[in-house]
Amino acid sequence: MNFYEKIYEVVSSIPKGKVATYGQVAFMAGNPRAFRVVGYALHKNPKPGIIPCHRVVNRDGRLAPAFAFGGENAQRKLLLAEGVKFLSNGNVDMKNFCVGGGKVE
DNA sequence: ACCATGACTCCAT
DNA sequence: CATGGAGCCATGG
Repeated sequence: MNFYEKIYEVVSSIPKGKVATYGQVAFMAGNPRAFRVVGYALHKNPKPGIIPCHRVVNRDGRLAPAFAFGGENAQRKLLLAEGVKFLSNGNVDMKNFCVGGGKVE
């Protein structure tokens, strides 16, 4: 579906060293309420290696509970490699790494 | 077209 | 603060 394509495109468009929430991706995809579909699309991940799913986190900036790359640990490592820092609680530093600076526009 | 599912999110308890 | 239930959207059977 074009929607999925859009999602992949948006996710692939996430700048390195930054992360985006499902809601953010959904919004950029054209449907601010399709965050569910975003997760669904990424879950299927028809284009492994092309879609940096590790840059997509939930609203809390926390990693997906069922990450498929090898565990949340792997995602954390990937993000750290991108330059993304994590908080003591294990959440991504959305305030400085979430697309848009984590500000609600 | 309807029902069921899902890496989500929000509200209530 | 943690858990549970309901809402919303697109896809698949």
